[in-house]
Amino acid sequence: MNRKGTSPAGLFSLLHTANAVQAQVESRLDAIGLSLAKLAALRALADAGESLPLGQLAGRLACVKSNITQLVDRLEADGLVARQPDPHDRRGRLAVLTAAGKKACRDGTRIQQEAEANVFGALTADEAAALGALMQKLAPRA
Amino acid sequence: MNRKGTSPAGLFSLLHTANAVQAQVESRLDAIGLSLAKLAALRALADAGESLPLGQLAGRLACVKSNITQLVDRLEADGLVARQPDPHDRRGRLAVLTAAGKKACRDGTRIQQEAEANVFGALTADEAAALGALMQKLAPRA
DNA sequence: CCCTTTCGGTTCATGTATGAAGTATAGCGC
DNA sequence: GCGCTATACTTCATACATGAACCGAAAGGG
Repeated sequence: MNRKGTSPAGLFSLLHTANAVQAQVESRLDAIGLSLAKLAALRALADAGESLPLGQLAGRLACVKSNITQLVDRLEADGLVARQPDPHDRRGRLAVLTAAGKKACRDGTRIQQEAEANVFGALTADEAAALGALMQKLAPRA
Repeated sequence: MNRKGTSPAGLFSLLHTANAVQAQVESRLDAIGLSLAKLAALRALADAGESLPLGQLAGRLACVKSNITQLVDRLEADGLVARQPDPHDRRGRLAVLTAAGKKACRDGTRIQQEAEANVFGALTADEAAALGALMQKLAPRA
């Protein structure tokens, strides 16, 4: 009867593990001054061909627009992206990757993949597949 | 060839699912003005017999002390806990559950368990067990 | 064409988390 | 008992996330 609080496969187990894994990866990204949030934004831009209106960036990162305003502020301060006027819509602003931003994206992606391989390397291929399936099942439309 | 970015059982899958599940539970707790952070603190106090020095609370919640200072500030503003001087150490302050805090803890715990059952109800018992095992394996000493 | 609505971004208030620095007290060695 | 170090908490700066309120610009109806 060793059940003191945290249930076996419960909420806290999931959240704790996610936090621990995230912290692991972030600590490595820290070496090049990136966070996962920043890297995700850089990757979204790179995947979209170097630039996106801020609202679409918010869409891709699945977060609210005010978050993007701040995140891009920080990325701009880091010199990794720049805001440019949107030629097709005078309301809009484009976030554009700078040269440094492209490099940071490449480096950060490499580091992230290494860290990820490291963490998930504890799992067999079957286990990794099972994990993916479980995540799918828990989060409607992930 | 539908692999556009997110790898099958990767980091983002885990983090996204954890976030989604957390948001699900938090949205229900919101009905009684609690967050998971606040509930976790209340539960830690309840489990410890109604009161704890702030530092120990930080230990139990696995976070830094400055976070507890602020969290207890908010709980105090909500009237759920009170700070009391520690009779054994003039440096210390005890966080003590108020009557309202005890009630909020009971209600919040019930809501959290319902929400949790709801979310994890999508899994069979075997799947839940497998999830627990995977989380264990990913997070050293969770 | 103007008016209203809608859309894109920013700003502000707030919650949660971290880490560095500061203050007060405790406790130890001598 | 003095002084040094370690501990308990707070404060401040920062990062990341949300939602509400706001403004300038686009777009549609009359």
